[in-house]
Amino acid sequence: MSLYERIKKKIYNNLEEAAYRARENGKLAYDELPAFVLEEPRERQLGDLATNLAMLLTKQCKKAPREIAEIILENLEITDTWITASEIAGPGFINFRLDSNWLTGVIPEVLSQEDKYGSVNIGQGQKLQVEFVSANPTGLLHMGNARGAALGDSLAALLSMAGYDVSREFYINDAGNQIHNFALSLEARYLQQLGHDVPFPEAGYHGEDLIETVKRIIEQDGDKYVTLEEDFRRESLVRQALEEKLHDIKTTLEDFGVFYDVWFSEQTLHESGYVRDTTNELQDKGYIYENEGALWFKSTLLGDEKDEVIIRSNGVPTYFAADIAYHRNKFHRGFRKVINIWGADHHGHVGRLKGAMQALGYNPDSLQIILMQLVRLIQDGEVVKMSKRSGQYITLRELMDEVGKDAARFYFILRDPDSTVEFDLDLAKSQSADNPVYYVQYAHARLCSILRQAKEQGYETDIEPDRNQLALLNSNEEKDLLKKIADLPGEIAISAKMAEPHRLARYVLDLAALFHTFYNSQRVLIEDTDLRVARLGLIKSTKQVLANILGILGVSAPERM
RNA sequence: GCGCCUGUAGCUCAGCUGGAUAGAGCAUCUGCCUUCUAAGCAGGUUGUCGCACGUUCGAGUCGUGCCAGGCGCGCCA
Repeated sequence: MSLYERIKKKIYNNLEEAAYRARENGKLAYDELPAFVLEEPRERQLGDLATNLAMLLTKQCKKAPREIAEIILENLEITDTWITASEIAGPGFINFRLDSNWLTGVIPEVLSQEDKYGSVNIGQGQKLQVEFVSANPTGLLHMGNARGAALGDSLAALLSMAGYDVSREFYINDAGNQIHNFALSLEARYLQQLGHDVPFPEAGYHGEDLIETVKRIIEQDGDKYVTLEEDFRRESLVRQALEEKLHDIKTTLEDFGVFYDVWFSEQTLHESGYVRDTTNELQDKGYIYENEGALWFKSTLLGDEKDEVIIRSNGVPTYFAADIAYHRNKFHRGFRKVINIWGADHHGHVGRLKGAMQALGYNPDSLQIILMQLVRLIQDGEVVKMSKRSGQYITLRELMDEVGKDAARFYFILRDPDSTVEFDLDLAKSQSADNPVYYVQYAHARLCSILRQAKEQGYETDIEPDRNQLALLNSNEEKDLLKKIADLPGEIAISAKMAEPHRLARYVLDLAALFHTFYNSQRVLIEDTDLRVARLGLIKSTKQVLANILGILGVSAPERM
């Protein structure tokens, strides 16, 4: 637990005790102590910490909030809390002022924990999986995938910082109908390239990249598939195309800073009989019935609106069947918690899949599905319908080429997954210099520059400031910076708990702003040795925290800009 | 028609289990570089938090009903 959390917890506990004591001595009458908060007030002038405890007790105690606050203060023990003053303010807040050195202890913590600073252990080493992107290997990665990649990767990093044993996984949809369509599309392109006049399938994939793919196949193997039997021809083309597409997806994601632990093939679930086994288990448990030659899953038994076909009347399992098997497999592999990042267009599927997990005996809450609203592409002021089938989309590769990895990742991670993002590539290009990511990176580069200059000027930068030196950090700018730094473990905890990495993007922006303010008001490289040592400690801590968070967000922390 | 998401400053968006005077960036206006990076800082301007009721000490936050936009409601994935 960090220093900041320890102090807060101590005061929190003392407040609880004060309330209990007041009940014992008859000053307050209530049944249950409400869940109150102890947090920093909005305005610095109000104090260092504030609680709403008194206001929450009004109903039960039938007293005015300020009167209750009075009673609590009378019963509050303040030794070892750093509290130097308390006052009742506004509608009934209790504000505390703390000894001005209460925060400086965070500096030695950051300097000793280095890249571990900010870690919390709410995960307790539990195995957790984040599955994200899982784009169909029938085309290139687009903007929606970019958002999913930025979100999923940062979430995974955040959760490992919060003490989970995290695995990143990509589910390869290399089976089913779409692969059949993919095969037909490839076949048509292949034959067309070789001069045959064949129609392009209605439901085919129109992307230009497919033509490139068959061109490469022709370069290598010529026209040898033309005379092959249809099935063999399609299979050969698909096998090569899939390999190429997957390789492309993998390297594109790696360039985007995303590395997976596991690439999981849907096909293997069919081949191993796992899909069939899973279906049988559902059948044994009474969740399957037959209608019009197909097998249906009784989702309605588990609160869903309609039942769902799991095995078609032609005997072929649906995507849903494979998905159930896949998620059953995840739990078999020992993951205690499984998080999926899906596009909002799949939300109808959430209830059914959770229902299926429940039917199989798993806790449906162990499967968390984060729905991310779609990215809408704007061109010439118009919304463009993006789809792999139409071939109309901006690729992740183009995005990186145009605006850069850091700006692109920050752009997405700054936003709540629930918000619909409009993306205008031309606008993004023209505004890429205004991207807030540079504001943060600039802060990091500035910090590095100070440390460089310190060395050039012959100052020792590795000495750790002692308690007396740290006590010199008492300006508002320094204290604000210290508070923000001290806040990090709590910020990690709540972001992880809520699975919302975008909070950290906000945090790091705030931290950069506080540093820039400090930078413009006070100098680090000064004659006064004690103050200089203390400030060097402060800026080394700031730099460490910036780097830690940027690392989670997958954004680089440059030494110079 | 039903379900889910969204509606906050001119634009893009934050706002934790309800809390004090609703915030940030961009844009715009005014100052600040002979001192550690001006990709910066300080300050000004900008709001019926979609609308209306309700719940309570207190609502951007919770409830209900409307309005607007997005997505979904296949033996597609």
